[in-house]
Parts: sequence; structure tokens; C-alpha cells
Amino acid sequence: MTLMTTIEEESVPKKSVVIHKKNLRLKSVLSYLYQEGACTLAQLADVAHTSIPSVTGLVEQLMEEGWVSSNGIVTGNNGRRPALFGLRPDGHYVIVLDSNTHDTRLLIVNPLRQIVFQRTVNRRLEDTAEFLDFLAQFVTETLAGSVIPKTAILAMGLAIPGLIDARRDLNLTYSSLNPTSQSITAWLEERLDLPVYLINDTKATALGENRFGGGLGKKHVLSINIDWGVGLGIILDGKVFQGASGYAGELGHIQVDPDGELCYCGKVGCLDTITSASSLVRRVQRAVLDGCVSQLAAQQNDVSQITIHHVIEAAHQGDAFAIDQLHETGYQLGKGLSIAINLFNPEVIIVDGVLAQAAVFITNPIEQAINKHCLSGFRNDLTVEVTKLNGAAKWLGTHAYVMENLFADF
Amino acid sequence: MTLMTTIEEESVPKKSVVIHKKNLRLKSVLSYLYQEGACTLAQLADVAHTSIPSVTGLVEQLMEEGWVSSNGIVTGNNGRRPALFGLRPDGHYVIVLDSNTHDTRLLIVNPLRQIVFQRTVNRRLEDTAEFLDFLAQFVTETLAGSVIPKTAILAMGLAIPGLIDARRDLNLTYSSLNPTSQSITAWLEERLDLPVYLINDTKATALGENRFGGGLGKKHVLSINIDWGVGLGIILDGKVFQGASGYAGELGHIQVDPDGELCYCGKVGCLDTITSASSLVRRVQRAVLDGCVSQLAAQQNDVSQITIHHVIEAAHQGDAFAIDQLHETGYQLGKGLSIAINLFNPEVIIVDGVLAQAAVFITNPIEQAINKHCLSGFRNDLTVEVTKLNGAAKWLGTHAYVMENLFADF
DNA sequence: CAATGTTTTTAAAAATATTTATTAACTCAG
DNA sequence: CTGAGTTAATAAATATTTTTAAAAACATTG
Repeated sequence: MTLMTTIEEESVPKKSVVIHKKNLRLKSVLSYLYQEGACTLAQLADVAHTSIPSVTGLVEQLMEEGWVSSNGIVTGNNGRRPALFGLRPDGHYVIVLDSNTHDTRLLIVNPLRQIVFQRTVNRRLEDTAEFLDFLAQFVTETLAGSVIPKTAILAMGLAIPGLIDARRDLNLTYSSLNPTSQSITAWLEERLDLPVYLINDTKATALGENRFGGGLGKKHVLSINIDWGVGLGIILDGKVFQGASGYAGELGHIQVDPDGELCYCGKVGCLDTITSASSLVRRVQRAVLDGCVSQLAAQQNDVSQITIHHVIEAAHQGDAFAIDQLHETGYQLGKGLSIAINLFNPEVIIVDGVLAQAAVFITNPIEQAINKHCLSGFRNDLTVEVTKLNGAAKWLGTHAYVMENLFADF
Repeated sequence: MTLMTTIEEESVPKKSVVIHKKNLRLKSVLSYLYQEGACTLAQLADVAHTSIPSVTGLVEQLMEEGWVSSNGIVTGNNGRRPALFGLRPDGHYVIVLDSNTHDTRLLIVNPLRQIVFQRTVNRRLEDTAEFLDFLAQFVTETLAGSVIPKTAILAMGLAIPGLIDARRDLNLTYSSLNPTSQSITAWLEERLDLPVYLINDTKATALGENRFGGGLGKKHVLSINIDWGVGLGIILDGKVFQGASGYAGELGHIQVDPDGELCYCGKVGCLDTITSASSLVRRVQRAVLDGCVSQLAAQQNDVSQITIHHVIEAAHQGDAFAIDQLHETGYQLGKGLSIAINLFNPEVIIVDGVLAQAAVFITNPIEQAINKHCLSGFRNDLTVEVTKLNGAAKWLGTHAYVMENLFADF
């Protein structure tokens, strides 16, 4: 599947510099249009570092290829109004597949980041070889049943949790997923006949926040995803930071308590064991059994029914016990985050995941811990925010990851 | 002071794209020549993404401006031998000023990274307003006494320890250094009539290692500098990582022991209090007083004479006590480093500073700790090395920092 | 030692991009 | 509602860069 009419000749071994430069300009035009929406030729000439006549030619080419369409004109300005150009919403769809510990979700997203099709299935990510089969089948089936023709789909992005080897596209945590002699992406690409991009879910969330959420325009962003564990997504210099192998950001498994609980990773006293949403719920359940004073005590006869949502709900209603519990988790999390802050010196920290709904009940204790455990210099340039994307950060980030990689491959 | 005959016109508000592109090409040619030494036109055309006739023009221009000279021809190859071009060693000198807790050192370095003049004065970095005066005077005096004309000097790089605000060029640790209403660099620039670049010493060391030492060609490098404290220098994507404000990499002040010693930073149980060379010496001195079995016990009547060099020397001679002490420091350091590894997922860790002389006596325990505290994925792609630059990493890195910034400003 | 093959350099031609100038579209004031 | 003032798009002219071709420099080999 070709991305676009390649400018390249058939049998030229070394890419000519003029083609290389033209591709570079096409890439920056498309990236800019993707990020900013409709733009004028002047703006595009600016970002592509070229002249208006040149960029006019590029845009014409992209219009012929179905990427771009004329998109009205600017109003209100003085003088002649510039024409606007933007990505076309039809065609060039990307599949975003999000498989996590709750369910599996497939989105078909257009270049304007609108969801044109959506399907969720109640099957959670499993550490089995069959699960990849399921994913491939799920995609194939869904596509067969949808009105969107396969040829209109450009690529797929797969966001999953776990330690992902970004060079070999393997998942070290859910290692049964890895095909015997191939990468996850190569396996899926073969089955689906589509370019596939693999990204860790937390990294996708961070990218989504950086491109379209609270971290918009910021260079260095940390995003924490509090769910089963604590995931840290890192944006440095406006790019997803992967590290040498793709494992960067394992905050959940740094040791914070040498005498702590045994973590599922095999080590002792990991941050995960203290500050994840699941450990919070476990603590609450135990306390309710022990007869604590709280509206959550109403569930005393079946504490297993208590979920993180109940705790957050209770806190919002003023339940002191719930607030204290969230405070404790937030404070411990903030302590762990302080380490990351000392090392990364970020501009924003964005709280994502289920605990984001706890709003100030989680950000306040985090800030408190940061104030105590970081030098003042770090704090002055730092804000702690809760996501405003309402859970969309992950798929938005996955989509952006796919699109930006596609553009980069020109 | 102009870097080179600017191609820019006098009163053009918006830089024309053709000038911008030419400057970009000049920059990549100069950077490449600086990094690689002598090159052929074909190589330069390659890195500048342009044609050979074009790069020939650029090189001719740089030769006229005194940057570049013809540098012999390649021998041995088949076919016509290409001419080599390289930076000229005369002129375009850069002053490297290194002020630390031991002494203050001034180097004049040519574009080939050869030291053409050197002067060390036995005055250590002080947290006083007068110290900046001293630095300026030291530079002025030295220049006046040297045969190198002031006009041949392009810029100065100042490497100092401490938390440096890279956007405002202030030192938060040695805060008395900061001029009342200016940055450190602006103040020095005014006094010396030279562009001045400020860089944290550990970051300079990391850059030196990445460009010319063990981290050569690697993308993600951590360099630890063990001296009075523990400094972590971070190279990500081949660039010095500064973070939002320039504070990135404060490994020394993450809390590793909540019940530990009080650190000079005001917090408790910082890594610095456990793993710095100075704390190691303190522990050794105490043990010697307590009558431990070691060749170091010979100094029992005046333990204050025992330095880190004695301990390392003893270890190399097989002294079990010294080896144990180094092991303990290395292991604790490795534990702290494991956190940074979990977050940065680097390719190499390079040990610098006085403890580098301890060689395997320090790297072995570090590796041991990493093996215990990091997931296997991280370890597989990671090596721990001792610097091979013999203490030159810092000034080499400072020089590279200045040169690369100068080129970038074209 | 000349012929052949290889690679760099230089020169001329072709392609491409940028500037400048012109035309078009539109406000707003009088 | 007309003309001055603005800004955008287009066209023509200019400049630059790349490509292609030819020449030069050198090694190898029969």
C-alpha cells in the first residue's frame, strides 16, 4: 500500500536530494495541517521554509492525491481574504486499536481526528498467543462489516500496556503475545495487509495530551496514568521519549519501600504496590471491613463491590475517609513523581487514568509532596493538572503517533 | 563581534528562506568538520543534503572567511583522490573556563580541539559576588599576558557546578554568583566583550563523553560524575538534556533513605549523602579511627590526611577494606542509578570524576546493583564503562557546547 | 607503458525555486 | 458609492541549485 504517489524514480539507489527535500516539505505541510487544521498558503510556506508559489505547487499535488481540499476562506481580515486548505475528512482513515485490562476497542479515525466508526468488545488483553489471533480477527471482521472500504484505510495503531521493545516491537510484559519469529507489528501487518504501529498505552496518552490536551505547546510533559499500575508517559522536546529500547518511563517499578509488599514484577516495594488505583481500593476495602467511619461502610457486607469510582464519588461528596485515602495515594505518588521531576525537570504533569476524576483530591496531595521533595527551582516552572480530554488522550495520541510516523516515512 | 560575514542583508525583517537554508547548510558543514575532522566534498554534500557543486561553493566561502583550509588528499583509494578539507587550527579560538571546588582553569582551544594555552590558578569556586569579578579579571589578565590576540577569540564557555537555570543563565546553588539585574553570561559578556556560554559541569562532561569518549555515536548516554556530590549528566537523542529550566538530572538529591543524614540541600537522606566521594572518605576515616584492618590504618594518627586517592590506591593494591568501601559506595550508587535507568533507558553509563580511577572496583558493584534493581530488558542493552578521556571530558564537552551553539546561531 | 577502469573535479545545461511585479479581492472612510 | 489602503494569488523575471556531461587524476593490469 502506497502512502501517496511517490516522487521517487523506480531504480534510483541513492535518493536524490531534490526528492528528499520535496518529501521533507510535503511532510511538514501535512504535519502542520494535521496539527493545526485549516491553514493559509502563507502559513504553510512559513512552516515548510519555502516560498508561496512553491507551497502552492505542493498543495496542488496533495489535492490531486486526495489529501487536501480547499476549505473556505478566512473572514474578517482586512484586504483580500486568503483561501484555507485542510486535510480531507474522507479517506486516509487510520484504525486505532486499544486493548487494555478492561476491554478492547477499535476506532476508525479520519485525518480530522473524527471517529467515523467505533466498536468495543468486552474482552481484555490476555497474555496468550491466541490473543493476537483474536485481535487480527477482530479487525478483519469489523472491517468486513463496516461500510468503510479496506482501501481507504491507511494504517493501524495498536496501543497496549506493558514494557514494549520499540526497536523490535515486542511486548516484554505480555510476552506470550510475541510471535515466535516475528515482531507483533510484522505479524499483524502480514495478517491485515496494513502498516501497523505499536505504542505503549501510557506513551500514547502522553502524546495525546501533548498534542491536543493540557500539554499543548509545551516541550517537556510528564503524564501519569493511574489505573492497575502507575504508568509514566514522557514527552521530551515535543516527542515521545522511548529511550534506547523503548522502556523509558518505568516509574511504577522503582523501589520506594525496601520493606514493602512484593510486586507482581518480582521485586519488593515498587511504587506500583503503593500508589495504583487497585492498591488503593484494596486498602479501602480492608479499612471498611475493619469498621472505618465512612459512607463507603454501607458496602460492608460485600466489600468486593467497592470500586475506585465509589471512593472518588464519596470524596466528591465530602467523605473524610475517602478524601484521606486519596490523599495518601496522591502523596505517595507525588513522592515518586518527585524523583521523575528531579531527573526530567518537566513543565507540566498531567494526571490521567481513572484517578483523574478525583481532580483536586489527587492533585493537591501530589503538589504537596512535590513541594516537600523537590528543590524550589523545579517547582517554580511546574504545574500539575488533570486531563481535560475526558479519556480521549490515549486514542488521540495513538492516532497522532500513526499519522506522524506515516508522514515521517515519506 | 561577528562570527562570519553574515549572508543576511542589513534591514530585512523576515529572514529570507534562501539565506536561512544556506545558513543551515553552512552550519551542518561546520558541525561535521568539527566533529569528524577532515572530510571530502562528497561527504559534506551528503551531510548538508546538497550537491557537490553547491557544497564546493560553501567550502570556498568558508575558506575565504578563514574557517576552513585544504588539508591534503586521501591516499590509497582507487580512482582520482579527493581533496580533504578541515577546520583551520589558527584563529577562531574558544576560551574554556572551568571553575570547580578544587581550582579554576582557563584553556584556549582551537577548532581542532587542541589546547593552545593553559593556565590554572589555585582558587576554588566561591559562592560570593566577588568571584565573578575574579573570573572576569582572570580572563582579561590571562589574555593580556598571552600571545593570542583578543580578536582571534570567538567566544567563551564557562563550566561550573550547581543547579543552573539554563534559560536565565543563573546559578541557583551558588546564588551569590548571580549579578543583581543580569544573567551570569550577560554580565561576563559585557565585561569581556565576548559571547559567553554557561553550562553545568556535569552536563559538559556528559557531552564530552558523547562526542569524543565512551558514548561516541550513542544516542542516550548517562554520565555520572562522582566527586563532592553525585552529578548526573544526561544525553538524549545526542543532545545535552536540560529539561524545562535546565535543572534536569538532579540524581544526587533524590531521597534514598528517609532516616538518613541531613544533606546540605536541606533535605534528608539524599543520595549525595551516601555515595559521594567525600562521604566515602568520611566513612573510611571513621573506620580507621575505629581500628579497622587495612593498609590505610597506617594513617591512623592523622586520618584527615586520607584522601579518596589513597582509598583507590589501596584497592588497586588489593586492600580488602578499601575494596569493600568502594563496593558499598558503588552498590548504593548503582541502586540510585537504577532509578535513572528505569526512567531514561540509556545505552551506556559512563563513570567519570575522581572515582573513575577505581575502575572495576566501582563499576562491578554498580552493575551488580543494576542487575538486582532493574528489569532484565533494561540491562540487556546497557553497558557500564569508565571514562577513557582521562579527565578531558569536561573541557571537551564545554568546547563542543560552545562551538555547536555558535554554529547554531548562524 | 599504454589501455582500461575508477573516482573526483570542473563546466555547461537543465530544472527548480524565489523575487519582484502585477492583478485580484476586499474594507473602510468620506 | 467611489477611491485609498490592504492583503492574497498569479505571472513573469531572476536567481539558484541540481543534473548531466566532460575532463582530470590516479591505479591496475596485461
